[in-house]
Amino acid sequence: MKEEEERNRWRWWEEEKYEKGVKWKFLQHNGPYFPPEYQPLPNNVNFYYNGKKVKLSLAAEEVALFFAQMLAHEYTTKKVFRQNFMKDWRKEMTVEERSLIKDLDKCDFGKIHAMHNDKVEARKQMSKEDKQVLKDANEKLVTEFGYCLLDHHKERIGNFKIEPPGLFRGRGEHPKQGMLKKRIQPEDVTINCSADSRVPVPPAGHHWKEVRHDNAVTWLASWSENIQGLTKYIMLNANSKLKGEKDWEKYEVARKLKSRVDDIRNGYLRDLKSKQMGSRQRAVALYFIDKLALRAGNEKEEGETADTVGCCSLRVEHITLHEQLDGNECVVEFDFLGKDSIRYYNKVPVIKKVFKNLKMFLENKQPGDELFDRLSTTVLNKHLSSLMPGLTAKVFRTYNASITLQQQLKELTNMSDNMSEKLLSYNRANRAVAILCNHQRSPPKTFEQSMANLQVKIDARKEQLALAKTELTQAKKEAKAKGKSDSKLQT
DNA sequence: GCATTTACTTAGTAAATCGATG
DNA sequence: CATCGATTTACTAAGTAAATGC
Repeated sequence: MKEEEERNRWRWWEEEKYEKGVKWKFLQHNGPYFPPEYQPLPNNVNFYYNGKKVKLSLAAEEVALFFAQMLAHEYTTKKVFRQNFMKDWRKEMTVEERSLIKDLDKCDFGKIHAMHNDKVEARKQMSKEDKQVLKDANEKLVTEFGYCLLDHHKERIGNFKIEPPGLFRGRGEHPKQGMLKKRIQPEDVTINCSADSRVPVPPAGHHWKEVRHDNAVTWLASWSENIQGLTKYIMLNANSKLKGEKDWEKYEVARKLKSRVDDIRNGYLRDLKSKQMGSRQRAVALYFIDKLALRAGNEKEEGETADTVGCCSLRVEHITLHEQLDGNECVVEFDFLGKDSIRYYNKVPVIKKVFKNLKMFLENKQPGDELFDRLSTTVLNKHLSSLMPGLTAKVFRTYNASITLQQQLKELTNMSDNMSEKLLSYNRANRAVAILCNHQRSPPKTFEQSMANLQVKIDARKEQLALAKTELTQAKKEAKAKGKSDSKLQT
């Protein structure tokens, strides 16, 4: 498989470009792979309501299993999650079930949860051979559904599987967490391929929602998701021509910004004292986006998503101004939830003009009011693209991340370094970028245990050390005593 | 030398950006 | 101007390989 992919790699960047907007001329694939149908619980695994065994209908049982599987997860203790789950679960119930099952606290999924745990455990304990069987089956799926033909080159599809049904897990305080993500049928799926290709065959007894031939887009299939009504897509993976070319272009724009950034910075520094309030807000926002690598911050519909913000959507409550802090002047303290509800906390000294403007923007506003009330991402990006074609707010993040990596690599590495030293520098350089971009991951659940293990080791070593020390002093004493006696002997 | 732990990789999918559309 | 479609970005969890412990 690996060698085949190697052989199939071609220098796509040397190929001629299509006319604007055309993404491909030929596209053929086998459609998405659908998750297997629900398998009912065995008869000896039961759900209990109010202490009494209740045999659930197939639809209700499937959703109950979704919840039972997550029982160990913190999600299932959250009020919003439980409410949303209950509401959607009840929709799947029969009339009788619905009249009986009204209180989640009276539901006992213990047996179902135990069965699930056993399954997970059994999977872990599987023999090498059985694991290989599973692996082979998966490989077969990849061979069948994992590739497409795009302009006569075989390309790997990034996500060829239809997302299975389950309970929606938003990130942060998502108002829709726990809602039922419904099973997708072929009838929900739109296929995109070229007119002269072999159209994928839907699963037996089913038909596609639509088959279209739109070569202005890169997706192979799409469907609408029931939680937020967004469209989901089947697309190529990151090392395909389509994605790679786009990525290349992205960095080209960032490189272009490198050559123009001095002018652009002077521009927004000038705008800090503009007569127009809108221009001043734009200038301060740009200052943040450039200096702190903040995201643009589109406005979001309230109640549909977690309450997160970016630069343009910052509210008064998200910043605190300090004339003086830790020996610095004009410090802005940021504290807000960004993308994925990741907290951004930073205390940044800013130039006087920015500080003054901020004070002005805050005048007569409530904590919940927008900091930049005369600014939107649309306005900001319009302005940026007038300064340089292709320039948008996110380009600053790409540019600043890239230039930071470049600078750090230069600073940290020496020509004479060996491989592991270079790797260390590379990792350190990347860490600097991660700090700039506020990239972080939550510690894994095993973290605490690992730390405890380490502490045990540390303690053991300390004990060893202490023991060795006493032994050392003891040995010294003895040596001294012996030396004295030796010297005595000598004379 | 096998079992357990840790580190790294990949899959899965949610959540952003941003231009187009009505 | 609000909504939507397409695409990128980014997290988490699962899976796998490497390292370490017994």
